[in-house]
Amino acid sequence: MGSEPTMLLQGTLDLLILNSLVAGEMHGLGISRRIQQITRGTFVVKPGSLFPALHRMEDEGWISAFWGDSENNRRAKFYRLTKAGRKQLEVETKRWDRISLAITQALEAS
Amino acid sequence: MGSEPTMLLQGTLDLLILNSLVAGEMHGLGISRRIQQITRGTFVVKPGSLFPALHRMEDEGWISAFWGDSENNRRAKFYRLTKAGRKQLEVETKRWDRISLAITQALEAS
DNA sequence: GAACTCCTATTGACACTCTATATGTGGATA
DNA sequence: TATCCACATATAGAGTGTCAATAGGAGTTC
Repeated sequence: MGSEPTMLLQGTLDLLILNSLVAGEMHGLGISRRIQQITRGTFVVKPGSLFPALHRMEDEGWISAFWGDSENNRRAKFYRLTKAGRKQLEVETKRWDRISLAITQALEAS
Repeated sequence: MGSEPTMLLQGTLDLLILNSLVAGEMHGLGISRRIQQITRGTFVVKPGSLFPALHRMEDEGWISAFWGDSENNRRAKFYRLTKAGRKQLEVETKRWDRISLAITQALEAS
């Protein structure tokens, strides 16, 4: 599947992407950088993971895309949270809390 | 892939199995029940997920298996943590802590 | 105009989990 | 003793998500 430092938990990528877009619209690599930053390097999302996820999420209607210019004057596709995306972020955040708690407690019970 | 209540995060199943075996040797369905119990019903591991995982982990050398009789006097395959399994549990626990912390902090930063 | 960086994108492989199904056996009940 | 249910292991087949590797266009710099 992939070697240690990069490997993500299934479903976690969406959550991180949605969450990073709360700060405002961003282009793909910007999102990638933000995730790396905000998780202090724990998660490194490479293009082969990022773009399929973005396209999938656009299909789901959680994010919308439009072309624009990046900070460096390059053409870039920007992504923005939709209303449904905000809702989804809420759903997935709750899901994460529930799962995270369950596992942590399970591990402590030893 | 699967609907909400049961769905696991990738890589989490191994961790839960290893952890449940700390309590002592157990047969397959026993492990399944214990996971459900210890996570308060958050995770329900069905046979189709459990057994492939057990076989995989046996191949990896993290658990060892032997036939015996269950509480109900039925033939059952019991699993036990190996030394390598204990080590792996430690590794995966650390991994979980790291990931869990990173995501939680990322979510809080909004 | 050559080299370099930024940015999006795709492909092919692979691992994990899920649903569904199969098989065998012990115990209970009629 | 025939039937049925619960226990227990097992596999097939499908779907999905992530990864490594790679490609290519478009500015920027020298």
